[in-house]
Amino acid sequence: MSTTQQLHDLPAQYDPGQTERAIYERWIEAGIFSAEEKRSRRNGGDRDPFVIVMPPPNVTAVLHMGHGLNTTVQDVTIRWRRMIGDETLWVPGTDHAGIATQNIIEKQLAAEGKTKFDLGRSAFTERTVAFVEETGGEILRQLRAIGASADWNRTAYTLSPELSRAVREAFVQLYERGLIYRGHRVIHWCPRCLTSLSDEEAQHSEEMGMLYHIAYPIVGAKDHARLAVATTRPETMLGDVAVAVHPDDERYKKLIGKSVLLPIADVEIPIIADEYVDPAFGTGVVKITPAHDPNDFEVGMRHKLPMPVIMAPDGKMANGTDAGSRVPPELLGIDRFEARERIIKTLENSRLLIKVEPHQHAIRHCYRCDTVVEPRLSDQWFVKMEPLAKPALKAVRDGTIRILPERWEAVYINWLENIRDWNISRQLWWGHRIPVWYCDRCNKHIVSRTDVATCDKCAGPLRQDEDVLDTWFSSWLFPISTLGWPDKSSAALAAFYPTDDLITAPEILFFWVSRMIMAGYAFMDAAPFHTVYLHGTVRDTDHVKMSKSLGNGIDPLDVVAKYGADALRYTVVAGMGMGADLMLDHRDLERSFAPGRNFATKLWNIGRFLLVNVGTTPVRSVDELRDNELTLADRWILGRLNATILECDAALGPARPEKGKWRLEERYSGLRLSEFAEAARRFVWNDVADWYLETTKGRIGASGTDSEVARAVLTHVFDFALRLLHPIMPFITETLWQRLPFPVAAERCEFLAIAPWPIPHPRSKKEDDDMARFDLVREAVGAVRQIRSDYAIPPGKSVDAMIQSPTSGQLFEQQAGQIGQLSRANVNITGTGSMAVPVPSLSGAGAAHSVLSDGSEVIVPLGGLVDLTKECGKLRAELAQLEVQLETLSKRLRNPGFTSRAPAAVVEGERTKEEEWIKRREQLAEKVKALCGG
RNA sequence: GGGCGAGUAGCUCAGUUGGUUAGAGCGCCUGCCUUACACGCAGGAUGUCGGGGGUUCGAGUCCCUCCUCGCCCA
Repeated sequence: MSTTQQLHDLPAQYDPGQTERAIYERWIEAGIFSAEEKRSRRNGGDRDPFVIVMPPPNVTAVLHMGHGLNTTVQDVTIRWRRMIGDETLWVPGTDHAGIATQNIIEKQLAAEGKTKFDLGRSAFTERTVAFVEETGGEILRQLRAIGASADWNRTAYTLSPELSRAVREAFVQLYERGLIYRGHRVIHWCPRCLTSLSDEEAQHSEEMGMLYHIAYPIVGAKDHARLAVATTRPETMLGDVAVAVHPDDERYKKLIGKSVLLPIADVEIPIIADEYVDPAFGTGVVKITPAHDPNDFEVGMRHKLPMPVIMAPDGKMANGTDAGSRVPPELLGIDRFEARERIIKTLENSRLLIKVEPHQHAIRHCYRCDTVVEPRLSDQWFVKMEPLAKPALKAVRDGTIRILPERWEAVYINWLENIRDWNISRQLWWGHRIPVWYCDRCNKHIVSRTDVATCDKCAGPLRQDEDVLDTWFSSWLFPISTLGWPDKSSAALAAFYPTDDLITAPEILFFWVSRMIMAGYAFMDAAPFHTVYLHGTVRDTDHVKMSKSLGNGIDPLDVVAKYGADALRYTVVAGMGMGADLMLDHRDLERSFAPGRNFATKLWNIGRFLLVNVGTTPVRSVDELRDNELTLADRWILGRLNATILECDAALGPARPEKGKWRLEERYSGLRLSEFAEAARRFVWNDVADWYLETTKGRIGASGTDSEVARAVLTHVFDFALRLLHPIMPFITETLWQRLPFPVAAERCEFLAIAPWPIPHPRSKKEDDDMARFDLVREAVGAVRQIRSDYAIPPGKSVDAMIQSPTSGQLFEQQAGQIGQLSRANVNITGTGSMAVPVPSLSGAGAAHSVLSDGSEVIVPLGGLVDLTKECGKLRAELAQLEVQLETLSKRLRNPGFTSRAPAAVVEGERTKEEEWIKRREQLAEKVKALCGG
């Protein structure tokens, strides 16, 4: 095949659409994403297990950039460990998303003019099951499009029979240990979803509201005295059973024990004293509404007050339990916010509204539908958290578990130290039904692993609790339930538990991460993972979190279709510092994903160059190349490769703690994915493409040994670059790697995805020397190029260049050809070593000059082209800058405090630098003198 | 009110136990369609490291204080 044909065969731009799907299918067919228990060291195998449990997306979710980012981070980590040779397992799955899924079905029904009650519980559940079967799990298929190398054979679902069994077992065990109880108290209630919520699901937001000062007339007061009560929620006053003041508050002390007349409801309520009242807030008098405020509930309990419920579950005013007829007829059935307006109006008319002032306060909203949460008195099942939190707290404190970025550890500890019991009852139909049965005959309740029908005490009929469990009560078991728990003899549990990393967003640190840690200790007596990595959030250019409803979202599949999964992944990884948010512009995808797309194209074109020039016939192995066959450039790029491998390893690792606990030195290192990406990119682009590949252009075309050496080295460095980049850009690297010419004798893996991760192979102790020598060569090339640019010499035009070097003459003699090739110059070396004698005709006017860091001079004669004023200006500016810096440096060295107290190595380094700078200053000064007359 | 954190180039961020002339990507400016790549090449500009004070031979880095912003929890 001719060169032009081959180039035609490979277009200048990489077309991901043509290759990605096919490659993914080949990976799947080869089974390289499937983990095997018997290969795990813990099960007698010879590989360290490396396990990640995927944060299960909602079964009804569709892919958004947040998933894209989360999946990419996990996949990079998993693919890296796979290449290292670990037995990697990435467990995928979905959760049933109780509230969210039920909402969808209810919406469907509403569109049909029906409610869930028209269907009844079992028909509703059946319909939901059918819906999930039809549409559910779509997101997992979408994850494949971005390259996720999960073990799909182990795909889990929280409502599957296996995981449901785990949920029931967990409930019963905790109940038996006294850690689950039924509580009667004020909980968060969503009047739209018609269910209770946990503290975490009722999310705070600071909002501007009003503080209403209301007059409660004092009963029996001669002068019609009234007590001013401040509240933000006047609609709840109908449920007031007392007003409270602080016992030490002199203003109100003598009123304690008297009564006030509650307006509108028209009932007499006592004035009580309780330390809960903050005398400084509002008027120092607080209305007590035990059924509609958690703090008031506590006060109510202490003072044994009644607890009238004055609102229906849907947030409309109603006379509920113990309310008598407190809610007047004209307010019955009125929504709470409308009722607030009407009550204020009424109070105003009766001159009982003293004043209204703006007031900022925290309001809780339902995390699923954003409705303002209503505190409500009811019976719910709770998990007693403090005993569970203890080991979870200890684990992070003692370094069994680390959280990255480090700052989240403090947040985690702060939360666990103030842990509150977890309401796990949800008044929904979709989810795991609470495994509790009630006997109405003898009032016994039975908690059971299996369904029961009759009371074991009185043989009466039983009815099961109507409620289901919080979805998080199933997902907190994910690391154990997906591996077979409660079957403790499960091979998967033995081979893969504890897992390694947990990679997710900070939003669910409390919802999910901390609870998984508690579950790990509660049921397996071991932490579920040793590393929690909390990545940032995807935001738009205004820093607003991306979301479909705001219309600022990006569909990852769009990006994949346009630029490829690799472009998406690289952009995400490169743009995201440790824990930092990722800003993308949904209005300009091309610009947003340019870093990834451009780099993919660059890789592709290096591949094109290589395939056309190196060809497909096998190359020599770099291991068998003799040192004297290698050029300086060869040694340099091999050295750069070694350094890059070390940089990548340092950015990524260590993968796990050595003896079960993180040592402080390593605790917060690793998983610097953006640093890893940048190190690999710099090597490929700035070292291989910009320099090394250019040096091979003259060599490969020729025939003979040197051509073979260049072919071998170029192929080798590109091979290893592809390996380093594969975790980030799996598709394009696999595509190119499959086409590389390999050494004849080399053992070939079938896939790059399972090819060994590079390890550094320093060729000699002189490597650092070689690196410095080639850096000087590059500096010389840069000097000529700069002169060319300064004088606008067309790229096609060759120039003459002289290098005059007191110390590196030999190097430049050897590298003259190389320097000339890279700078399009005919390079001559004048005067070397002690023989260095300036050549007058070159050092005078009519030439452009540059002084290198070691004092060598690069001179480009340009005749009439040279602008002497410009040259002198340039040199003088450079000299002036150097003198300023040198003065600072010398001052430091003259300071006895510095020389006596700074470490010797630092002082020595500064001395060396001073010598170099002085040398360079002399060179520059001489130059200025010769050229500009002093 | 309590806790955590951030403020470094126009933007997004690195900056390891204090020690080169503070870096990268994107963007910007100039010149180039140089036979792998214009999604590119070569060259270039850009910072009172939020303000103030302190410790130190030496502070972007440590301490104090103030300002601004963000997150979590009451």
